[in-house]
Amino acid sequence: MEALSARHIKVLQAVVEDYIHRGEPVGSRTLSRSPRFQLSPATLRNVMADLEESGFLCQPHTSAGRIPTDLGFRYYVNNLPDFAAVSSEARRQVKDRLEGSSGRLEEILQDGVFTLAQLTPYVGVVSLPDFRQMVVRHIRFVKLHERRILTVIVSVSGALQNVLFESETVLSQDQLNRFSNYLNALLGNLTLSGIKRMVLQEMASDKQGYDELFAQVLALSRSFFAQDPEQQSDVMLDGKLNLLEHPEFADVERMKEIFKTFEEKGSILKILDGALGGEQLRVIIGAESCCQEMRHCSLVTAEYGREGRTLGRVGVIGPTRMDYSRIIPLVNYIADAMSRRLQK
Amino acid sequence: MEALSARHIKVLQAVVEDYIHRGEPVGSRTLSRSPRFQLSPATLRNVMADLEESGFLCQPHTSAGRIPTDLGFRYYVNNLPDFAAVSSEARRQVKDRLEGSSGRLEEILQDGVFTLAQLTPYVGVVSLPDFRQMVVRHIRFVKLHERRILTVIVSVSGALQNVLFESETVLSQDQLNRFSNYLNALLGNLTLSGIKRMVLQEMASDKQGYDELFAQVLALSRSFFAQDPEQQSDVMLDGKLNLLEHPEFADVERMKEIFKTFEEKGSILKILDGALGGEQLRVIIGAESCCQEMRHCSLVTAEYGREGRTLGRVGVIGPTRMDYSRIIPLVNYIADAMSRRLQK
DNA sequence: CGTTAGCACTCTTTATGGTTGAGTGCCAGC
DNA sequence: GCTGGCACTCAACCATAAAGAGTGCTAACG
Repeated sequence: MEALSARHIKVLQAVVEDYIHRGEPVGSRTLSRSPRFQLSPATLRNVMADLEESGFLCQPHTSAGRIPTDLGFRYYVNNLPDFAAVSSEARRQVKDRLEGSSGRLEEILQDGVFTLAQLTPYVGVVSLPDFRQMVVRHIRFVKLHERRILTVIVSVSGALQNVLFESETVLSQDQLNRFSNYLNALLGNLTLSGIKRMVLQEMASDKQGYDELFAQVLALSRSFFAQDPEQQSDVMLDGKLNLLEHPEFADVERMKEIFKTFEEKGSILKILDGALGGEQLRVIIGAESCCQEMRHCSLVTAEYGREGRTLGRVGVIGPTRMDYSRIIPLVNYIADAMSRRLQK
Repeated sequence: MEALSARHIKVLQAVVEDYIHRGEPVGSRTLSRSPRFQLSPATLRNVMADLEESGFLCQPHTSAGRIPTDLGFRYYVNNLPDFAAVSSEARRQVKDRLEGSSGRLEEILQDGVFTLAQLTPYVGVVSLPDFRQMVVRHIRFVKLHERRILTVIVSVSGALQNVLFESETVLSQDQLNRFSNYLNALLGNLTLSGIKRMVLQEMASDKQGYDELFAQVLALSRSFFAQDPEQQSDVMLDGKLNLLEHPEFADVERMKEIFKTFEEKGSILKILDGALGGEQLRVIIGAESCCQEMRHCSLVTAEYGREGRTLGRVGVIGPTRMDYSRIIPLVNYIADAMSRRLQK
């Protein structure tokens, strides 16, 4: 498998592009008819045979045209000749949607995946930040019933979370208000797990002479953290039905498999945040995800965040035969738009 | 179409049951082999021909067996010979799941549909009560940022709702706490829309000499209601993928159609709560739903509620070829279990 | 008169085989 | 190194045939 010649590369690109747009194995005849080549089918056949030997192309069966392998797509993506500009229509839609949202993190994320599902024939996907790692702006306790307490937590990035727990003693709403105020005054750029650490430390040190209020807040916090907030992180999907339009998922079995994977979310999350702290943009092609069920899918994702902090990744899931040159800029654009929106 | 003889009824039941369990058109031969008939195929053919003429059976094509029409299923369901008892295993699962839940309405509903999706090969469905019609137990305002306020509303049945809105003036959390306390003291068996009505009335009457606090609460409430809580009612589904196991949805087109309908939720909701204040148990078979996309589906639903008040309906969606004799008691059982859980 | 056996008929399903067309690999010649 | 030619392969398509399941109708039986 020596280095590819300029011609090999050109042919590979042509095959990939043709396959992306027509969805059918591409033969030497088709290729030679394209104005970008002045070569006979026979010559192209030789080149394609080379590319097959190197693992960039393969044949579904003898006497069919070639289709790109994961490796072929990978080479194509890594050497993309040119990206399609994000259409003004798309820009408008992103803008409208995001500006209309309330500023709540969850809503912004939802708008992001929604727009992706609208603008592409693929599935929009976004990973929610781990709530425990987000900087808390505000905590409020609300008495529901007896010892049952609702905690409302707001993060600086606008995430909103409700957590229910039981306190050890019955407390009045007035007391809870005082606790809330006290805790909020204490809060300064701490994450939820930071707060937890602090609470545990203070309790361990077991100093006497705390003022009464602090001791009570500590006790309440402990009951709160005892009930560890369940959902650590999560993904949101939109436009699952888009996939049904693609011929590669016409097979019921394959579709069932993918939809099951979507349902579980765990594996999607693993693929998304797999090597977190990764690249701004990431393209995962077919089997590269190391997820058996996703071997026919590609993911294009980009980081979104706030003030330099990465919060998660947003992007699309589609068949490996995906229009990368259009999708990559679009995903970048939306991730960027979301980050800007979060800044506000 | 005269009245059906005992024999006709017996044959109809046999056809329906056989079709439910085997999923294939049932012919006179098959039927005559069943020990419940001592009749020759020819005789049964005559009977079946009658039933077809009356609209209870039909043939997918000449020289195929008969399958029940919607009308056939309807007759069968209305005259169900016997219900299968809810298995002890099922009872256990329902109990475990519901007792483990926190008591929040949403969680109880989710557990209900989840269990249905586990226990049946169909889709669990539940309609959420219209929040504005629920009796409010508790309201709390939380200051998020400047004029941005989060309202936490808890209903007596344990539903929890967050509503964001902007107040006209900047208020401190302390002020909001006072408002919350004031409003909660005022609350007595009022629904959200009841409160709205009251607020509007008071504002209209425009009396002078209100105490200061009351006037402020009124103003705040008005800003709140100006931003009419969006989601009026909703449905939750679980186990959509179950449908993929049924041969009647092997066709990709039909499946797509149904999944699209699920996505929208509106039409499901319409079917569910269509004639609200309806029967405790309701079975809707195929085209009876008057929803084009659901013409191949049946719904079995039952009311759930609290203290005599109906909150919504819970049940399953499946193919018209559904195991009614097992599903009907099960849906009843779960609706009952949910209502009991809500009582607590 | 209800029931049954027989029979011709219909229609789906499955298998079979031939044909077509797209595409390949290889080779010889330019 | 490129190209044209040729034999070969294989999926897709179509027509035809045979099998199988089930029907409707009719005539005969108790």
